Amino acid sequence: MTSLMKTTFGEYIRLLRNENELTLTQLAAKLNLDSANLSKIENGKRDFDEKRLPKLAKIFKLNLTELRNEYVTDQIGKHIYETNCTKQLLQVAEEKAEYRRTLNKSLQTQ
Amino acid sequence: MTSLMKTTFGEYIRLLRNENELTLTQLAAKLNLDSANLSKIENGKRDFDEKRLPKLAKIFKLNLTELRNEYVTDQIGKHIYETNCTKQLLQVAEEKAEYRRTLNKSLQTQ
DNA sequence: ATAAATTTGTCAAAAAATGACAAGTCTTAT
DNA sequence: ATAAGACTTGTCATTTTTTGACAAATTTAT
Repeated sequence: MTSLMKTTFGEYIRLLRNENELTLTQLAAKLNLDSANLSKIENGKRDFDEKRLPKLAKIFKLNLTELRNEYVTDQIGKHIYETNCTKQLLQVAEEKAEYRRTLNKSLQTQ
Repeated sequence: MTSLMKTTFGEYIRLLRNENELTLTQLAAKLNLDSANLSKIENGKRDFDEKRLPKLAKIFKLNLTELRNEYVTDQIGKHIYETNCTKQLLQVAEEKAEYRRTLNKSLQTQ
């Protein structure tokens, strides 16, 4: 795993866009998206739609798996933030995820 | 913090309901809910609606804050599970949550 | 001052979550 | 065996949320 950004996904997109010297309008077009809405995404006022990740990866020649990690950690980070979930509670959440995994495993054996 | 359940929230409700010897119909009525839908909630086929947490706490005389912790950890656990988020990535997610907190702080000072 | 780039507001359309109800299964008591 | 109660499943209309689209600001650079 390469180091992931400690920024929001929106800020990350803006970073990529600036590095590649694209305007909102230009990038939005490549993403099949309205430039006004891309602006909102970059400013954290809307979410980037997961189904556009492959397109985004292609545009900036990024590894899709890593980009998805960037996305997933942003989404969960947002969830943690919005619910005021402490580290202690996050530990519990992780255990519950583990529990769901075992539930799923036992389903598959049957 | 008292120990939280390593079960889904639906299973937890079922536990509470059984301990108190209520039928689905009885509990559903108290929750202003259709018994069929409560069944789905207990079986993990629908989500419990957060706005009913106060009612649920009252019915079973539970501490609302702890119940909310139970709920939040279930939701985030589900999110972790559904996105196949590893422990390593979860650590990144937590850092991003922290980043959002600092963003918010600096917004408030201005 | 002008033009391009970005931001913000609004609203209709699409998608997802919820409520409601009918019909089914399973269990238990008679 | 069957009737009654408890629970499950499927479906669909309604509500809520998310998204797409466009107009109208505001900001930035020249």
